[in-house]
Amino acid sequence: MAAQTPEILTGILHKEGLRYTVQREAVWDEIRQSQEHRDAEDIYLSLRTKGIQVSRATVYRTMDVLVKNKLVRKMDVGDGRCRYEPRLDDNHHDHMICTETGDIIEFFDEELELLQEKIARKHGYTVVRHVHQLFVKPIK
Amino acid sequence: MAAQTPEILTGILHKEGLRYTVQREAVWDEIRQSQEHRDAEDIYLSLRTKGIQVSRATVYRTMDVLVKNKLVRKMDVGDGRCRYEPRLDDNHHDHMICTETGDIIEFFDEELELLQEKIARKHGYTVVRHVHQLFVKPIK
DNA sequence: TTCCCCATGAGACTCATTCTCAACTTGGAG
DNA sequence: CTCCAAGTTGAGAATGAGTCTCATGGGGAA
Repeated sequence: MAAQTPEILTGILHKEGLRYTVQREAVWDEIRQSQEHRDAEDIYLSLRTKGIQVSRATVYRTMDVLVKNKLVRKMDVGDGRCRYEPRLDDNHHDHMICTETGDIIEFFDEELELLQEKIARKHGYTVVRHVHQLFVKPIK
Repeated sequence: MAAQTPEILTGILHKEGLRYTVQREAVWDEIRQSQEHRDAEDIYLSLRTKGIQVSRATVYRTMDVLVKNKLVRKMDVGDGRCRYEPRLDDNHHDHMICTETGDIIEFFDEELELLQEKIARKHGYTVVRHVHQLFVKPIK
């Protein structure tokens, strides 16, 4: 899996009819290697700190491409800034946000997934995507 | 239930140490009587159209009070504008958003609620609140 | 190499929401 | 009923994430 990562981006760009550029590569490298859920500004500053020339606009533009091609997941936590996370090992999950520490914990529950689809069906729909966030606090 | 609505607002304001004003009453009346999920600008314009003198700032400020006191629910649909809905008859529910028409359908599922709490517990947490939106499309 | 286009960056712009602060109300005290 | 301290309001400025513009720069097919 790790062996093919370098080509993932070029493959996507080719498929989309887009060009390979150092900026796109840099943005992808940055988000790819992080385990956290980061916002655009964070990624931008991190790249600049490393001395990589890139603009905010390019970070946003590249993220759109990555999100569209499912290399990255975009999530709106409701605090005004969207977060991005890599999804190389494509295991779907939702998030739990600790209201006391801000920690973001990932979770996945098969039963929950099935239940959602069942509910949508009941109303004559099928689920395209969903947003599911549990704002939680630790049991003392 | 309908009989006590006039006093609901004054009770909340008193509890919060806030004053009763025509603007707060007007905003509450406006959101209270609507069945839709409306945004702040919509409520502001609706009041102005009715000839009621109120400012955008006051609409936002009043909404905060109403949300804090559970008279109104605030939801972030992810399109940049938050929607508000009255919750007089306090029946909790989540939302399904049709990706083709933008329609918002409410739903509630007991099993889903229990499942969420069960998942949080498994991680040592308890659910404070949650955001659950199903973006759906009609089954043709 | 050449050359056509796509991509980039700096900064202007958008738009929902928040903030500022002078002027206005409210409601309890007297 | 009147007064007045303190809370409220409104107009518009400010904020901040994200988008757009357009002149300049850089891929890559031939």
